[in-house]
Amino acid sequence: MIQESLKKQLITENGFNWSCETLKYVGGVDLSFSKNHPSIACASLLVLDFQTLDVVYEDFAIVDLTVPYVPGFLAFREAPVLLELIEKMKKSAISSFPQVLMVDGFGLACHLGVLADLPTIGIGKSLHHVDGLTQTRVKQLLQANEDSSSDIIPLIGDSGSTLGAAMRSSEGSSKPIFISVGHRISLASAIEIVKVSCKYRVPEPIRQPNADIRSKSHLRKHGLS
DNA sequence: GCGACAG
DNA sequence: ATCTTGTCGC
Repeated sequence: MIQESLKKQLITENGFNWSCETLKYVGGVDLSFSKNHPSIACASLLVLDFQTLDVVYEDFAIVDLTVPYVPGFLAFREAPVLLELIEKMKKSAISSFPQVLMVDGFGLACHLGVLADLPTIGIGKSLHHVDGLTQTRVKQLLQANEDSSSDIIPLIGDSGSTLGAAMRSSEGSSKPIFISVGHRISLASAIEIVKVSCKYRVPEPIRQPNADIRSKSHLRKHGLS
């Protein structure tokens, strides 16, 4: 199976020579779907200056997706076009090529990280039910941890492995975000980077593409939308 | 009681 | 993904 083959190549420890202090460019990828035509999407890759959270690079691609969305197999639908955008930027030798990439979805982050050979962090706005993880279980853990110092709890599956962490990025928010172990990065480092890049609930590298594409497609709603 | 499940 | 509902801030 392709997923198992890729899993063997997954590295869950830091494989980079920079630290949070020297991290300069953090990327984000996302797909935004057309309301009218469900198979048409705008894929985006953008890069933020980690210190200022300003967007320093952006690229888009309009695609017609033929692979359907199947829970657990998101990467087969979304990874190809995202990989294209990454390769294109890499080929262009643009100086702001990201040192780490944020990706929507747990498995997609791992999948894309291995294929692009890039450190990736998975960001989830909702929980992917896998390995015995449930919404209620996470809620209970966060509830129990409410008085404690940390707003971050590890997500440990039935298999005993740590798949990521749930983090309440805004005070009092009942909806946490989910940070997954990606590729070539440790969960601890991933959490640090996400914390710093959170202006709102969703970290900027993931939030910005949505806002940007919105305006872009709104601007060109005459042609495609 | 129904439906649960990244995007 | 998108939609809906609820809460809060403008």
